[in-house]
Amino acid sequence: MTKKTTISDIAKALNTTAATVSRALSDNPRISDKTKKLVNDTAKALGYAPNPVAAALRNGRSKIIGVIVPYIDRSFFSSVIRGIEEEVKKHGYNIMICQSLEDKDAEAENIDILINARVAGIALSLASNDESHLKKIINHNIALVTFDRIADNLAPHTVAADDFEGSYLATKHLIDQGYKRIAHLAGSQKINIYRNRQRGYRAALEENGHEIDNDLIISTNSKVIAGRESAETLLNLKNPPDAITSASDFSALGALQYCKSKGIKIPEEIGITGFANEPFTEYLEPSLTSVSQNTLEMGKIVGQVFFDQFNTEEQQTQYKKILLKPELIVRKSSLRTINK
Amino acid sequence: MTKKTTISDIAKALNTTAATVSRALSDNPRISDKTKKLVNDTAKALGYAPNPVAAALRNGRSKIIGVIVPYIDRSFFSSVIRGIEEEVKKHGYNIMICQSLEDKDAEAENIDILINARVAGIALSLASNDESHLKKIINHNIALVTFDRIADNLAPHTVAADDFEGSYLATKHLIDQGYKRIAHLAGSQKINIYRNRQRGYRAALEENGHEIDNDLIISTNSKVIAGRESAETLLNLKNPPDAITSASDFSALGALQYCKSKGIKIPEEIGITGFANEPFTEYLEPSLTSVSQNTLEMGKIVGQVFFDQFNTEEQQTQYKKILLKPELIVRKSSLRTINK
DNA sequence: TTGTATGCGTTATCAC
DNA sequence: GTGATAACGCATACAA
Repeated sequence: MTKKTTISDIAKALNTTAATVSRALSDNPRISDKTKKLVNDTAKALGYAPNPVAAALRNGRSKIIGVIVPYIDRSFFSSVIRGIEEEVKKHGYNIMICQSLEDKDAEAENIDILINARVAGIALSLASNDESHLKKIINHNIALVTFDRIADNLAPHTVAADDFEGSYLATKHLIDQGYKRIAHLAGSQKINIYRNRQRGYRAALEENGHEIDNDLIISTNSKVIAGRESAETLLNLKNPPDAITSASDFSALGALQYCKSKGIKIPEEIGITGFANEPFTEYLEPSLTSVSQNTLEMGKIVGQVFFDQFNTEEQQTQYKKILLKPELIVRKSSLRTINK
Repeated sequence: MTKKTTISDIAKALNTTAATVSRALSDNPRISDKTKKLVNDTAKALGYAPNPVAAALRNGRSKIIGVIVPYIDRSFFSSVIRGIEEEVKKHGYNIMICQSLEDKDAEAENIDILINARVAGIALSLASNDESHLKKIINHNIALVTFDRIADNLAPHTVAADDFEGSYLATKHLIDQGYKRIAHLAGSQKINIYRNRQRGYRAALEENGHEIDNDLIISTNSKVIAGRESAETLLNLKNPPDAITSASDFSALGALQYCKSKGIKIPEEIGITGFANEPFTEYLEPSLTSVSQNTLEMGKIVGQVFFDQFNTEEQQTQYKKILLKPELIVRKSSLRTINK
C-alpha cells in the first residue's frame, strides 16, 4: 500500500479528466453509459476509494452524524447510540460521539466541535433544561434531532418514548392486579419525562376510579438509596400503600430492597414496578416489572428522521414529533393472583 | 451566523497573508510574539474557528480516533468507549464508533471506512481470532491499539485486563474462604481471554495444594442458560464441588439461579464467583462476587497509548503490551465464615 | 520574521 | 457528453 489512487489517477489512465470521472462515479445523467462503465471498471482495477475528507471540504458537509449524550456508558444511551449507528451506516454515514456529562457548558462546547467538524446532523439528549445553545445548530443549517430529553421549543424534530403512556400502562397493570393503594416514586419534577410519567400515573388512577392521595406521591431522585428511603416513608404511613410504581428502575430497586429487608412479601403484600427496563431488572429477586422504552428502536428512528430530512430538501416547515410506544414487561414483582 | 471566518479573513484584516496567520495560530517559532498576539486577538474578535476538515485534507490525517467494537451497547464496551472518549478529548480528538457485530468481514469493512476517513488511529477489540486484515491499518501507517480481545501477532500495542491474575484472585479467594472442591466454568477455549482465565484458576489451585480435577472444569459459552446447565452437571457428580468460579458473570448467574432453585445455600453450601463485574452482579441475591476489569480505566489507557506514540515520532520499535490489574469485588456469594 | 506559491482530492460552474 | 478551471481552508517548501 503506497499511495492512494484518486480520481485524477483514474482520469489519467483513461485519458480523460477528473471532472468526467467524478461525474461518472456519482452516476451523473450527463455521462454516457459507456464511460461510466469504463470509469467504474478502472476505479475498481486501481483500487480506488473516495476520500470523504476532500468531499467534505468541498461540500462543506461531511457524512458524519454527531451524537451528544450525558454519558456513553449508561445502558439507555449506549443502546440508543447503537440504534443510530446501525441506521446511519445504511446510508454510508458514521457517528461521532461526545459526552455532555449532564453539563450544559460541556454540551455547548461539544456542539461547537461538531459544527466545526461540518457534521451533517446532530442527535442529542439534553443535558439540562436549558436549550438556548441549540440555536447555533439551526443557524448553521445543521439537521437537529433531540431524543429522550427533548428540546421542545427549539428542536424541529424530536423522538421520545411515550412516558405518559408507559407510566399509565404500569399503573393500570397494578390496578388490574387488584392493588388498591398505589404509590408513585416520581423523580425530579423539573425534568419533562418525569412530569409526564407522573401524569400517566394520575390518569390511570383517575380513569379507573382510584382516588389520588398526594401522600402517596414522592418526588425524589433516581438513585437506589432514594428508593429505599421513600419506601420507608411510604410504609410508615398510617395508611400505607399496597403497591409502588416508580418512575425509575433504580428507585424501584431501592423500594424492593427495603420491602425485602422488612420481610414484606412481593408481590403478595406489595406490588412494585420500575421504569426503563434496565438490564438488571430481569435478574432481581423477584424479577422487576418495568416499562421498556425500546431504546434500540429509538436510535434507529432518530437515524431515520435525519435521512427523511436529507432526502426531501424543502420541508423545513413540517416538524416531526415522534412518540414511541412503550412496552410493559410484566415480571414477578407485580404479578399476583387476584383474590376476588 | 452567516459565513465562517477563515485564516485568510484574519490575514486580510491584518494586511498580512494566510501563511503568517496559519503559522501564528500554530505557535510557529519563526513568528514574532507581536504578530502572534495580533493574530490571536483578531482571530478571537472575528470568531475564528479552525476547519478540521481542511486541515485533515491537507495533512492526510484527521484528529479522529476510530473505535471498532463488537457491540456498542455491551456494558463492557460502552464503558471502555467512554474511557477512550474522555482521554482523547483532552488532546482535541474525537471518536468515531463502528460495530463489528463479532463478524470478521464487517470488521474489515469498518477498517476500510476508517482508513478512508484518514483517522489518526484505530482502537479495536477483535471480532474473531482472525487478525490478518489488521495489516492494512499498519500498512497505512495508522496507529493501532487493540484491547481486551487483542491481536497478539500483528498489533504493536495492546491493552487488556490481566485475566490470569483476575481468575487467580477469585480462585484464591475461594480457597481462603475454606472451599475445598472448586469448579470452573471456563468459557470457549478458542478465545484467548478464557484460556488465560482457566490458567489462572489452575495456577491458584496448584500453588495452594489443591488438586485439579478435570471433571470440575466445564468449557461452555457465557450465557445464563449455559451456567444453569453446567451447574446441574456439576452438582450431579458423585463428588460435587462446593464452589464454582466462573469465567463469566452470566454463566455465574445461571449457576446461582440453579443452586437457589435446588435450595442449595449460597455461600454456606456453595460459593460462587463471576467475572467482569457486570452492573447486575451487585443487585443479585446474594450479591455476586466478581472480578472488575476497570473498564473505564482501560479505555483511558487505550487513549493514552495513542498519544504516547504521536508525541514520540520514531520508536515504532518498542511496542507496549499493557496488562491492567484486575480487582476482586468480594460480595456475599462467596463470603462465608470459615470454620476452622 | 514574513510572503509566495502550491497542493491535498473533490465537486460544481462554466464553456464547448 | 466532456473538458477546463476554480474553489473549499489549511499548511508547508521555498524565497526573500
